[in-house]
Amino acid sequence: MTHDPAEHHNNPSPRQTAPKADAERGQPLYLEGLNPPQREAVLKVEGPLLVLAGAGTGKTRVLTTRIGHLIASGHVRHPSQILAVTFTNKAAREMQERTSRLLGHPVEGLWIGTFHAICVRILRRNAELAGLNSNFTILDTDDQIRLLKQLLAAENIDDKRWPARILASLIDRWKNRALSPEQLPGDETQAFANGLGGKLYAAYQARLQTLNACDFGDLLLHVIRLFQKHPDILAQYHRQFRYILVDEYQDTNVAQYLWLRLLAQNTGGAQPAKHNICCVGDDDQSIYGWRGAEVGNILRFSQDFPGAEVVRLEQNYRSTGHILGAASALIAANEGRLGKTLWTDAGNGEPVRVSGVWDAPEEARAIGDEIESLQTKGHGLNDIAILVRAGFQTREFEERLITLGLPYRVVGGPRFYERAEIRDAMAYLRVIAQPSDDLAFERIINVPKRGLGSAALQKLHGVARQHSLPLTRAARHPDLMDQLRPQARRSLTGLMDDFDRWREALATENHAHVTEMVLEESGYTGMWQQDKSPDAPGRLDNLKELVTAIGEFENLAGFLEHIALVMDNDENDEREKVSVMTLHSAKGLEFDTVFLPGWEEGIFPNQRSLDEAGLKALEEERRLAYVGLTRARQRAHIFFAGNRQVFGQWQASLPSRFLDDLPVTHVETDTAQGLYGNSNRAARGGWGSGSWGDADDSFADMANTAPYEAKQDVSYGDDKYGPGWKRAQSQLQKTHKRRAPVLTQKAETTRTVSPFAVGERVFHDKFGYGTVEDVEGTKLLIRFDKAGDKRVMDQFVKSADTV
DNA sequence: TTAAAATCGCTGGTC
DNA sequence: GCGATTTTAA
Repeated sequence: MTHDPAEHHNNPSPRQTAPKADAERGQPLYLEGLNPPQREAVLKVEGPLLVLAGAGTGKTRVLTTRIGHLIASGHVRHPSQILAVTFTNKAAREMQERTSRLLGHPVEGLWIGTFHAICVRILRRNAELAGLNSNFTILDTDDQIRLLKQLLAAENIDDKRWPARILASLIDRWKNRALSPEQLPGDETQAFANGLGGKLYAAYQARLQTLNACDFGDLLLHVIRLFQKHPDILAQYHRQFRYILVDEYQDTNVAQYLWLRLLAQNTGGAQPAKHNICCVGDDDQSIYGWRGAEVGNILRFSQDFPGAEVVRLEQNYRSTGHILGAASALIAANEGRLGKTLWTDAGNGEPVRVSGVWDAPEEARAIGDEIESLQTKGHGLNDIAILVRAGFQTREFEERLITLGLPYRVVGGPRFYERAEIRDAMAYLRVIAQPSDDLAFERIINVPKRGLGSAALQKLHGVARQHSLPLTRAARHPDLMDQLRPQARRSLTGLMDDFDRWREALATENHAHVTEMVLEESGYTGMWQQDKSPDAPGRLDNLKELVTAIGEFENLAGFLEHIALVMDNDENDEREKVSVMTLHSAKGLEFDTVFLPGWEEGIFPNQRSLDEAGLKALEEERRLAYVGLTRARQRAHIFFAGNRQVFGQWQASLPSRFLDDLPVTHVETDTAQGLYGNSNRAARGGWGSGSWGDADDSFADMANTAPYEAKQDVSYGDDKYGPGWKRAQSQLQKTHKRRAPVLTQKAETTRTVSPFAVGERVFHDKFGYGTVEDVEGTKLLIRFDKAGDKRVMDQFVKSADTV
């Protein structure tokens, strides 16, 4: 997916070449085609180095070339002396692959991975020192929340008023700051449930310990404590890691920063102290503050690592001049930047386009149409992306793309292992691998239904607590047997016997085969076979896929770890598709054409962020806008809608303040749709004001009898300053107040009864044949033969016998 | 204990 | 406007 921009522009030759010295120039081939700062970033291997890499300046190329250089030039005796840390598995994979490609052979032994994956590796080796068994379980957010719910219940705290996931995010934030329960500042322990926050955090940690489990935050914290308490172990890693590389340094949180400092700051001893740490990042692309990232880390780098050098990569190989111009002006409105000036020698290209539309559906229609027209002009769908601020916005585009028959992918949708059936199957395996995994056991004790409901579970918990036993042990306890009804008793001992048998089978048989056996004998697959719901077959397919995936691992434990830390949706479908995703998940990617819908106050900048963190959040939102714009190679097209449904309610919206920051010289209003008519932003002193005045024509179809006469009551054109948003916005507000009823009228005059009847056979371009299950006005619930149940507007289906 | 009905609350997201 | 969760009825 991600392409190295430099690959397209300044180094067309294949790079499979082995790194032998170019005799004539006396330098390794892999340095060819690097610009001077890039080269410096690769060659400066000793001492701390910060590489400030602007968007599209060849950051990944520098990182991989640097690793290749360390290996090829003999700076390290073995790749395992290099530690390369990333934030995502994808980035780690990409770096591994590209380093191998650069060197011409697979690189083995390199320590490359996410912070968490590397921590697990260190922690498994030294688990006892952290009070864990080396086969500890890694809990995901789901497990975490269920555990916290139990703790809240135990403390008699109303989880309506104090929801478990709020506590979870609180604990998460503490862990991001590397704070253990006893280190919490006094006032922060008060943060939850009238002062019980700190106590609950401590209880949670204690519970994790007894469960032999870690959450994601713990992985880092345990390793930090380990290093702090056992200098000998830290020294061992100091000896091993001669060179440390960090990707996306601007995204590190306090815990990750401490972790890196411990590893990078070899404080002496027999070995000479060296801080060979190279951090690559871009303060302008710091968009994870809400997740605990500290931009301060990158801003402070030179103080933290004395003698640090800073290299700036500023030549952009990705975007056109207009796109860079607009993006640079936008980000310049932020304060507290390290400062970079991106430039390109690739020419100006097309200006960034900005279009105002009436409402969200029209926005989707406009983008859909434009994609179709790009497609007819021969543009590949893979090179087109729609980047939204928030996940829920993807829906309107999905619907539109489906009706247009344009294939698309939603990046960052629900993941394979987040599906219920996968988590259920995993729970079985977890109990087999680790009988004390109470959370897993609880999940499947009555799945499929075996008559062990809440009553039985409560008794089980009682006995377990009384005797301090894991649930699976308590399940055999005579005390419990006395309490349960015969039926439940039989059912529970049967299940326990099953687990014993499966555990034995695992010792002798292939683990993939055992998995199949477990799913079959537990009645789990049977449960889905019985299930009449249309997604049941899909779930069975997923289970099959799970078994296949397990087969690819050496053992069950290896698989369980993989799924917790690494597994993501692998797209094996090769077809060309439009990408739809959030701005956050677009970071690091690039596309020829980028659509940026929803640039409206409240949505972007996001109101919730602003409420939480004020100006700091506004700057982060602006960086997000910057990230969005700089994803585009050739074309960026921004949209804002005047009306949008929020939680099912129509609401008027105002153009985003970020539009103010876009300089006139790099932006063009969308005249193609006639939205702006003869208005010209430069001449009229603010395209926003002009745009709505001329809106009548284009919205004529929506506003049948629009009582809207903007031209009469809006006077402008004498504005000498830049975009006159403030005024435009106040006009818009008036406008919307009067326009709102028009929508209602429209809804009332629209046909409300569908020509289709329940039971009728229909055909849909995308979903194929199906039967109408329900009719609600013009909306149909259709049970498709292949695609399952969908809600579809009747206009998108035809009667089956007319096809 | 289970299934249907009603209510709630949300929608920035990696590991 | 939807899905998850909780409440209610059987």
